[in-house]
Amino acid sequence: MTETVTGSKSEQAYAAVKARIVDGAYSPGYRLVLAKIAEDLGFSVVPVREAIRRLEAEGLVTFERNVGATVSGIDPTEYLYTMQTLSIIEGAATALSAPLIGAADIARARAVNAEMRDCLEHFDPVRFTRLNQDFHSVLFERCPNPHILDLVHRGWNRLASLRSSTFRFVPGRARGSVDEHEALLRLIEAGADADTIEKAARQHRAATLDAYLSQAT
Amino acid sequence: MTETVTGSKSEQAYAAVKARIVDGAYSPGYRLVLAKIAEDLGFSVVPVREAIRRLEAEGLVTFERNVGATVSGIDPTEYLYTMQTLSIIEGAATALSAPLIGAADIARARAVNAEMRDCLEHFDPVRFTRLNQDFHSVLFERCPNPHILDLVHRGWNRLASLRSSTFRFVPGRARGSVDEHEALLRLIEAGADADTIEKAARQHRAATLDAYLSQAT
DNA sequence: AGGTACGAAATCGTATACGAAAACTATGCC
DNA sequence: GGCATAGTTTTCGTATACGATTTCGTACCT
Repeated sequence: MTETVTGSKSEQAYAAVKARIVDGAYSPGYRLVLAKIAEDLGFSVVPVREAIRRLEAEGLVTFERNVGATVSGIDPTEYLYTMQTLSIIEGAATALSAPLIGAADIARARAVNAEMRDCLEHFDPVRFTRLNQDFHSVLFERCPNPHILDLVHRGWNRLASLRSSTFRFVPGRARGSVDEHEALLRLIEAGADADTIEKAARQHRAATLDAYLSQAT
Repeated sequence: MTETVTGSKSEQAYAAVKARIVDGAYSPGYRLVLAKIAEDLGFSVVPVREAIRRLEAEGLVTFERNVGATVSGIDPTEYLYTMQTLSIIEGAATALSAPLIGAADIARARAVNAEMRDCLEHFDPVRFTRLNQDFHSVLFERCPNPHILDLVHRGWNRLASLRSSTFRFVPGRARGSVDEHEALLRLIEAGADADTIEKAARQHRAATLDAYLSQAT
C-alpha cells in the first residue's frame, strides 16, 4: 500500500483517466481531448494517447479516427449487455471461488452484509453500493483463474462508468439483495455444488437488473 | 472483403502483429522488439508501440517496463485457464444465440460438421481445427450481446496463439467432438431451454480440454 | 576460480514538431 | 432566409530525437 507514484507516465495517465471515468468525473459522452488531458496531467500527448487506447480496449471509451475519444456508454441497451455479461462472469467466478472460501472469508462477508443492512435503515445508497462491491469481492478473490478475475474487474469498472448516467438505487430491491447475499453465503458454507452456486450468483445479479429495468419503465 | 489497406498505421500494425501471433509466426516467448517491428512494417515506433499495448490488453503479449514485449502463453496452466474461461463464455454465447438460430444456420452447421467427419477419414487435423471454428462461429454469430461475442473472439485468438506450442490433435477425441456437435444442433432445433444448451456447450469444450490434458500426461 | 563492479550496447519512454484529416465558421450566391 | 462552399481552427497521427533504464559482457579484485 506504499504506492510510490507508480511507474511509467502512460500507466499513470491510464490510471488517472480510468479513475475519473469510474468515479464519474468524466461522464458518458464526455469528450476526451488528448492535448487537454496531457496538459492537465503535465504529460505529453503520446502516453496519454496510449492510455486512451488501452481504455478503449476495455470498452470504457469509444475512439474514432481523426475525431477523438469520448467516454462510452450512453446507450441504455449497453447497460443491459454489460450487466448480462457481468452476471455470467460473476456467476462463474463465484462458483470457482466457492470451494476455496474459508470461514474467515465468510465472516468478513457477513460483516459487510450487516453493514449493508444498516445502510437500508439509514438510507445511504452510495455506501450501500460500495459495500455491495466489497461483498462480492470477497466471493471472487479466491478465484484461481486470473482471466476470469480480470474480466470481473473490467465488468465492474465498465458498470461503474455507466452507472453515473443510468444507475438508480432501488430500495425495494436492495433489501432482497441483502437477503440473497446471506443465502449465497449459506450455499457456500454448505459446500453446495458449483452449478447451484453459479446459478444463484447469476440469478442474484439478474434480479438486480430486472429491478432497474422495471423501475425505468 | 475489398480490404483497402485499412486505416491508421497503428491499426495496421495491430492487425499485422496480431495475425503473426495467431498464425503462429510469432510463437509464445518470441521477443517483440519495437524498433525491429517498426522497421519490418516500414512504420515508426509510436504506432507499433500502441499496437503492442493493445495486444497486451487482449492478453496476447506480455509487456514489462523498460524490458519489452514477448508473445505470452508459455505456461501450460495458462492454456487451462484460457480454455476454462472460453468454455464459460462460449457456453453463454451459444445459449443466447440458440433462440435466434434458424433452419438455414442449422443446415450450414451440419454441412461444416459433415466436412469435419470427412477430415477424420482422411486425417487432416489442420482443416479439422479450422472447420471446428467455423462450426462454432455459426452457433455464436446470432448472439445479441456484442460484449460476449467480443470475448469469444478474443478467447479464440488467445487460444490460437497458444495452440502452436500446446495444441495437439487428439484423434480419439475428435470423433466424439463431431458427435457432440450433432447433439448440440438437435438441442437447438428442439428449442431446448437456455440452461440445457449452455451446459452442453460448456461440457463440449471441457471434454476437449480433458482430452488434451489426459494426453499430455 | 568465483564473484562483483564498472562500462557499453540495446531497448524502452516521452517530448517535440510537423503533417493530415475532420469540424467549425463565415461569407457569398441563389 | 437558406444552402453551399471556401477558409480557419481544432485535433488527431506519426516521425524524429533524446533521455532513462535495463541488460550483458568484461575486467578486476579477493
